[in-house]
Amino acid sequence: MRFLTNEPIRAIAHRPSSGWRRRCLARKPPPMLLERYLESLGSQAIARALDLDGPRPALIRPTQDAKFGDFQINGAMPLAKELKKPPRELAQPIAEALSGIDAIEKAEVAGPGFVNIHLAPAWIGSRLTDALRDAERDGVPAVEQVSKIVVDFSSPNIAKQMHVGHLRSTIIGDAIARVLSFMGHQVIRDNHIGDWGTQFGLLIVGMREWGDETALKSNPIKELERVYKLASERAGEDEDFAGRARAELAKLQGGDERNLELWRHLLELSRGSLDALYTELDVSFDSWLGESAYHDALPGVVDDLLERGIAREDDGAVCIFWGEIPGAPKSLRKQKTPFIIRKKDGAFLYSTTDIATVQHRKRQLHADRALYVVDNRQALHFQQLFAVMSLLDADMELEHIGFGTVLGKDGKPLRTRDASGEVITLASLLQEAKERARQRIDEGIAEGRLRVQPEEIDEVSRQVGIGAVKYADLRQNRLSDYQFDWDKMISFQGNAGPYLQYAYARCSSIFAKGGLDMDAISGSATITLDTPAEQTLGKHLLRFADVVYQAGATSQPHLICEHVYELARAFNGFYAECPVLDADGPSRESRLGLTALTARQIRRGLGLVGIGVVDRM
RNA sequence: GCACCCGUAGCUCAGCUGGAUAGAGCGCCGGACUUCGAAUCCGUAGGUCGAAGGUUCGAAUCCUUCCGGGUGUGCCA
Repeated sequence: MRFLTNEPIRAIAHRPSSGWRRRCLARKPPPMLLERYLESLGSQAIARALDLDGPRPALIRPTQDAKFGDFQINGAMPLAKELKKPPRELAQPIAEALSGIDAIEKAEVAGPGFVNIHLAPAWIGSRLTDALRDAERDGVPAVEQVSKIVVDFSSPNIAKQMHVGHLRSTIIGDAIARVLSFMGHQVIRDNHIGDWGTQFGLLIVGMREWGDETALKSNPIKELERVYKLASERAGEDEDFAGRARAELAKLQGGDERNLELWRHLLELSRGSLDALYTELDVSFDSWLGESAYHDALPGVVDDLLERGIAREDDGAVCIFWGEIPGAPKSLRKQKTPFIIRKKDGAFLYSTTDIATVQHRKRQLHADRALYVVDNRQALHFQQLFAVMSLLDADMELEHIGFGTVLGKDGKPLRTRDASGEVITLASLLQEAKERARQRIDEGIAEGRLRVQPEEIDEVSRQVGIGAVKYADLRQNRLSDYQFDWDKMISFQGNAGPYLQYAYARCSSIFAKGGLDMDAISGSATITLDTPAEQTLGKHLLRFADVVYQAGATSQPHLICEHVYELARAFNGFYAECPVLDADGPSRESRLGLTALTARQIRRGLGLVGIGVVDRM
């Protein structure tokens, strides 16, 4: 498992290192993404206008303010020194070189030497019409080079309840897997469950001592946790008990049939509870290769590292000392902490299992990359793991997708078990979310504002409640710490999940009211952008593919959340200003097309981060 | 000790591959439901981007130092 046991969750807030950023940027997006296209237009224009021997970066950036147009070329200013001319003087011919391109309505020099680009509404309209026709991909190109990528996420410990802390790995990992998969990569979602560690010795002894078969059947994880708690407390104060637990673990790992049978039983029961949670969250896995799956490979891993002279024995344990390895990363060399791969009692560790896991992913699965969606606190572990794999020539791209810690409302790390004994389990969080959503819906129906049919209430409560929880987490930079707050987590107003779902329901409602079919409109409508509100909406729609690619390249689902939020805002603005059903002729058709594309993009965008939509709410 | 991370509006957070006047939500104050759904929209107020230097035509963003906070680090995962 990838969560620390019996430890409060502690605060850490990592930002990507510059190396991390560089790697993300090095991965090239395919052609025809908007910014990439403009960048190429811009750099050609620079070379042509200034009569340079080769292309220079145009440094295309979206403008901060619509009054500066849609994009700006910043590339003239860095050339000023080299060419010994004032930047505005360089910008002028660049702007002129951009005339006559159908994507660009006008390009003009501004400020100290920017070239502001205003996209042509007709060109935007035609691209949006293309996207509207593309029911399969909504205009998002598939990657040219497909990678096989393992996403290792969620990874709960079998014996314990999932609490709010586990939510992050589960939904961030799920979102990343969905995005990469949509981009066209071959994704393997792997749940590396903790099913083989020290806790099973305690559980085996504990179950035989205090186990309650009836309780185990009705709520397996709760019962396992109760027993585990008792056993782990007892082990702390009773050396004889602890010894028995270690012995039972050794027997289990040695293949003792009686212990294996109990182990399988516990596993199966836990698995049932986990499945229920994953179903609720709409998260699935391709494999559940937990720690136990790699057990047989561990001795070989250690022997191999010893033979190669990478590891050596010290005080009975087998360790890798970074200071003794010439090619090791500098920060590890300085740190002097060894990577221990076998304890002095002969047992293997998390580190050993992880090495075997990478080898399996390379040799058996032939994966190109593996992403580990795991709490930031384990950054050092992964740094060491990746360094070992590089010494072993694993030839795989390995990346730790860290995320911040869950904090309590007081800003301090949230404990899985605090003094008052209060535990926020994932199950209770989701239940509360659904109940609050339902209460809100009941109020709305009573006041005559909402149009939810009685038979739809359960499903709508679920989508709204769970969606709110997921969005609250996913909408922020995953590296930031996460402050848990019921009200914020289950917020129904402002930048929150229901806002986006509501915008979708509004789109849907227009089609329902007009007795129209969204798919039929998608196949026939031509989008033109006449009013400012339509243009604003259209420009947001145009950015979707770029956002998906950037989210995929940097493993940052919050970029998609942000985009969908901005899109919903733009749509609500359009909705307030532009009648759709009452518009005339081509304008009506175009607005229906815009509405359909907006609906699809909201649905697709939310779908990429694992959040559902409903037609009425 | 060593390594890593964080400090942006009253609160919660974006922005950090350097680019123009630092953006959202919540909260506050004020408007908009006879008009495709008010879980909505429009507007006002609110900031020496922890501090000081440096690099640069240009710094919230890069570098250095300092202040404040956090995490990891020899036999858990």
